[in-house]
Amino acid sequence: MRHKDEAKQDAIIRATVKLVNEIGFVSSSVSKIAREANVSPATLYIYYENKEDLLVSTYIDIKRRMSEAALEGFDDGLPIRDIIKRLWFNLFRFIADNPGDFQYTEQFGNSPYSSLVDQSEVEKHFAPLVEIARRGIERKIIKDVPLEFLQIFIFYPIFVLANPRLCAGFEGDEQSVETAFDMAWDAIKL
Amino acid sequence: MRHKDEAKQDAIIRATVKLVNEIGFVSSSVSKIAREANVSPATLYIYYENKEDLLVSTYIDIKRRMSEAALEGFDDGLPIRDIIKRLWFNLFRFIADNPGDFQYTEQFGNSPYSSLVDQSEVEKHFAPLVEIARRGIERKIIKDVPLEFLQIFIFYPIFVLANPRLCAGFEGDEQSVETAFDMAWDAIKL
Amino acid sequence: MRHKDEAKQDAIIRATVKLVNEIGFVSSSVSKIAREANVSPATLYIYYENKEDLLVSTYIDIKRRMSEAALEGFDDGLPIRDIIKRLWFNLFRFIADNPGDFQYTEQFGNSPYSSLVDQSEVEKHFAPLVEIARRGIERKIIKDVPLEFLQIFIFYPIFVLANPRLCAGFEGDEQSVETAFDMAWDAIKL
Amino acid sequence: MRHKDEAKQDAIIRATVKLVNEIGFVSSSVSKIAREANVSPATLYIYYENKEDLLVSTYIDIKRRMSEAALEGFDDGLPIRDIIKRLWFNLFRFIADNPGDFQYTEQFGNSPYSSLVDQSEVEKHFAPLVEIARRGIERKIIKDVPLEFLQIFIFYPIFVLANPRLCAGFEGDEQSVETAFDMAWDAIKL
DNA sequence: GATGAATGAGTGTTCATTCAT
DNA sequence: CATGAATGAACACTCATTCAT
Repeated sequence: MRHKDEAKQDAIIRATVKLVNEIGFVSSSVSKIAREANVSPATLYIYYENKEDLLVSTYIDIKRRMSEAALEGFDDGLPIRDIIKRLWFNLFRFIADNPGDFQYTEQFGNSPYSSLVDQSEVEKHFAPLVEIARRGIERKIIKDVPLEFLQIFIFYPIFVLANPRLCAGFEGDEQSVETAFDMAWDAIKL
Repeated sequence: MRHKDEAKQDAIIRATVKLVNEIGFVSSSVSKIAREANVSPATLYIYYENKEDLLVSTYIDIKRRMSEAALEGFDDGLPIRDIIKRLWFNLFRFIADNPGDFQYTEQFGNSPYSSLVDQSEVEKHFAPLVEIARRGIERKIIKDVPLEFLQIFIFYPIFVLANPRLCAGFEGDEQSVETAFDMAWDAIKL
Repeated sequence: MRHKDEAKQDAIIRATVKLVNEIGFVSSSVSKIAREANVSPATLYIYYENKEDLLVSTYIDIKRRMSEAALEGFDDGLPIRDIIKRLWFNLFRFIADNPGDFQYTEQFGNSPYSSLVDQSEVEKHFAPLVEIARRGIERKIIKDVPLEFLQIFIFYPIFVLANPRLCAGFEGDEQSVETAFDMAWDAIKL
Repeated sequence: MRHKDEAKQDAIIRATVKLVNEIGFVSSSVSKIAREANVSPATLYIYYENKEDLLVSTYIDIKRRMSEAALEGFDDGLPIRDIIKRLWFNLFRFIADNPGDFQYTEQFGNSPYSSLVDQSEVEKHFAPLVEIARRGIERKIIKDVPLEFLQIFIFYPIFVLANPRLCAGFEGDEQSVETAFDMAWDAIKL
């Protein structure tokens, strides 16, 4: 028997991300993805149960890599501001280095498939940060507001800035990222 | 396009918004929208060039009403912080009163149709605010950062908070909105 | 607007019966039926909800016409043997005149769609006969056995004889039909 | 074809019969049969030329065992009625003991594959019975009608009665089988 | 202006079969 | 001998759009 061709699976994932970025989630049909990956539509069903499985798996995989990158060098001992700043820059770096992957997650989040993913499962990777936020509130460094509010002012500005659809002009240079971080920090700091 | 039967056109728009909210952008086919509006699919093509035209027009229409609501009671003479705070609360009121309309714009923004809209056309309604921002920077009340940065910390937090998909728990009570505004203001103020 | 083309609906039904007879139920796909009827596959869905609806409707229609034919000239006042004999000949005449229709019902009965039809709904047309059977038993003309047994020896021989797949050689001439009826009557008479 | 691993071939046949009974002829795909038999789809093509060959072979195999069972204890010396009655009860016993095998033949008989089987090949097992029929006619015990007519009134009632789709209520108890046989005998006896 | 009928092109998915190991 | 990977062709069905009235 033949053995599963990992190059083929990779090609499918790459084709998926590429197509979703180019023509959007809705138009990215199974047959188009298959053609892009130089594979028969039927082959795709060897590697994934169905379209949903393909899209969700790809999403979860990217999110995992993204959170790993975000938490890289996480050091509990540093001052809270430094921890968050590190996260902020890590995320920017990841998005700058993998714009396609990032854009895929953005598109996925607004697709009907989004509701199939247990969001808490994805967010659990950020558990250490939740701990940090709590500590910051306790020590009166961070405003005593619901966690969602903190998330909104820390994470979403990053995503908006990095999303070329929403911020076409933004280049992501070191200086601008620093500026944006200062604003975010001002929003949440006490 | 202007046509005789405005009631019919209204029915089509209402049906579009309703369906998109109920079953999503992807599943909202022309014939379903027509059925919901008690109209023939062919009739729809009398009022709109094609599906794209229908969806885009509906989007622009909502955005127009939204910016009108946001700028209601705009008073150039007030302190900058008060102007922005008024805007902030106006937006919340509109979203709370027209959740379907708001959700439509969110869905639209992430659909492939989004790129067909000249975003500057939509944003021109906020021209007075741009003026205010510029004045705030000049008077050293607001940080001297690109306009996009200010927008990100003022507008996006509102949209995120109001989007039930992103912030399921948020109720939009007066107190929470005030808290969120304080954070936003801290982000942009000098 | 165009009005529904009855010729088109007829063409679809005829194509369905023809194809099922020629290539069987399984191979009779929607697109093949559409092609045979000189119609787009999509058109078929204007006249029928789905494939199941098409096949079941066609079946029920044929069964209705068949039972009408079978009961033609039904006269409660005649001797029981004459009533049944008349039915027997009526059925043969219908099958001989509409071999395709008959074969369709045979194929349908063994298709997976068969279970979707409420069989009692189809058999209710034969209610008068059930009454006759009951009377025959009462008057000690017919054997006192379950109704199914009577049905088996009256109806099924007809279907088998008329089915070219099962009885290729049988021509259905008057004399043979008479002979077969005599056997059936001997089976059920007391 | 004869091959080394007869256990494997047996597993394939059993899986075929089981699946056809559970999910029907149409849904019984090669890969599902292979999975049920714990075998690769490719393996199946070592034992059988193609799907058709598999299904037809399985059918012929069952028919062979069925006719063997039917003719068990066949004794040329007995009275004709007793010979046929014995056959009648033998068949019922086989069907009651092997409902899956019987149902498979019923399904097969109405599938498009049915036409691929030389029916005379299957019926040759019943050659002794044909001889008996001929003798019965000669001795004026049985009606002088075409052989098919006799077959119809002897065999088909059995199949109908035993087919749960056609006779859901029938239990196959000794008494009922006896009753049915009496009817059949009345039909063919002079 | 308004309509329901009509359609070719597309959807996600499964199929019987063959390939390479 | 035996396998799982691989596939083109087909499946039932829906789509945005146009046609004829």
